Amino acid sequence: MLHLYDTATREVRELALREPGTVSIYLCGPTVYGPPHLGHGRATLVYDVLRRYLEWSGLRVRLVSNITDIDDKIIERANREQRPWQEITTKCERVWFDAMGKLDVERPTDVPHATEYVVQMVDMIGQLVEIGRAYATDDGVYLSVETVEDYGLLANQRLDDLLAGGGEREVFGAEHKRHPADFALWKLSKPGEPSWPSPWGDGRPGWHSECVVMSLDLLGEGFDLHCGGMDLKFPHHENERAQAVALGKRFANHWMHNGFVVDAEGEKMSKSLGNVANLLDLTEHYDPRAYRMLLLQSHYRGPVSVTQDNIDASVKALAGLDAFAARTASVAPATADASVLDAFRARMDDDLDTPGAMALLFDTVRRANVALDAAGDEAGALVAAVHEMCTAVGLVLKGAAEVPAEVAAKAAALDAARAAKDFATADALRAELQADGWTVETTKAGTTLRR
RNA sequence: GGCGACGUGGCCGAGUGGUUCAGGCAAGGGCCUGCAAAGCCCUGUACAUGGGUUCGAUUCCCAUCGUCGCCUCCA
Repeated sequence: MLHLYDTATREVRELALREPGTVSIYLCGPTVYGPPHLGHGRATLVYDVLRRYLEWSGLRVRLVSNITDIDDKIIERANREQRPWQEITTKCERVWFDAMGKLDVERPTDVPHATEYVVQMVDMIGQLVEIGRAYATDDGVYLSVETVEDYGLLANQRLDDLLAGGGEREVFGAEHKRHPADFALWKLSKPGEPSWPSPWGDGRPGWHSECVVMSLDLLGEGFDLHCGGMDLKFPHHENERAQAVALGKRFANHWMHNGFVVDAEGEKMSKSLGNVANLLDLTEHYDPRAYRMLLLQSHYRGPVSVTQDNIDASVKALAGLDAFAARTASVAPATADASVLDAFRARMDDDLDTPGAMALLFDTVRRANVALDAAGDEAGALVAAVHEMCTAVGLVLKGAAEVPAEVAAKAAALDAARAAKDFATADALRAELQADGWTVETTKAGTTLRR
């Protein structure tokens, strides 16, 4: 069974399932106010690999991933551009799923929107106020973190230490709050801002409430896994958890966080630094599979630097796998080699050791090629194992391509010329095909073409 | 100030107390090929620095240097 690092306990431990055979996962989705960046891509790819692996393992996965479609940044942009905020959220969400589609990221089983859950959020906030864990001020409602005994669990910091540093930083809303770390559950709206009714006045929910309400509604108490990027660990996930704990609810059983995308200098890439490399650019200029490959060859918890060289290397690695897929397209179906798949599972189950799994994949490809060269019997099982592993991590290999008739005719002419030892004609035909963008492989068995 | 991560061969990137061991990319040599491509084989005395523990450390401990992250924008 899968073992994963748990941020809450700071150890790799078995992912215990509340319900045998089914995995319930909550993934913090995007705030839709701009184009997705590389970090978004990493997070969704990491959890897509996780999801596919679990499904490949025979488990039923329910993956809930929200869309935050009401937020200060959305309002700011709407004001700046003098557009209705819904226009921005609708468009950004479409762009988001388009990009995810290009990356072969499966759509979550559930995609709840914050704006669909405002009534439930108001209800939850009301309960928190009622039991004295939250309080209203003249600008909103805040959760009192001092009433949450283990606040700071995910951040691995005590409440005092959380506030010790950061010298010059201003504490947001300090004048209204009882404790500097208290966070907004409800923000009263200014005139002209989107708002919903509440007992404390018209306003909008704070960022951290939606995930609590939606995860508990769709997945229920004590769901298996809550995940997202490292930067969500604190304050977002800490504050989600604080609300659930304050309500006396069992929340996520296991917490998983992926590492950052960093730039060439090793610094975190984020919107606030202004060095955003856009995910849309990446999928436009490169084979989108290259990003998945790059991430698979790194561990999900470490930093990854997405550079030209790294992407190029992944593209090349992929080309080798594609060539293998083309070469083996006609290999008779066989049962996948069990020892290879066992080794694969062992690596994946060890905190999603995808680099180890990829090493095994490449080794298996090489072994299969050797077997094919020798016309050995074991080739089929190895080929099948390669395809199984690719499926498990969501890698789609491009085998022999669909070839237009006139191109196929050229390939046939090329074979005929070679058979007739008319190498000048053969070379000319090959050059033509290559100039047309085809990868041409002439073998004794005939010419194969790939894009 | 508090908490944490990391420094590996030309590059990327895993991993481990002790004969060969990742893997990918790149490079050199060879086999195959009409020539290529693809594939296969071989090659390169890596583990930030200084101590310590040990029969033995890249792997454990301590220190130093360096890089980075979080401490209410953030995947």
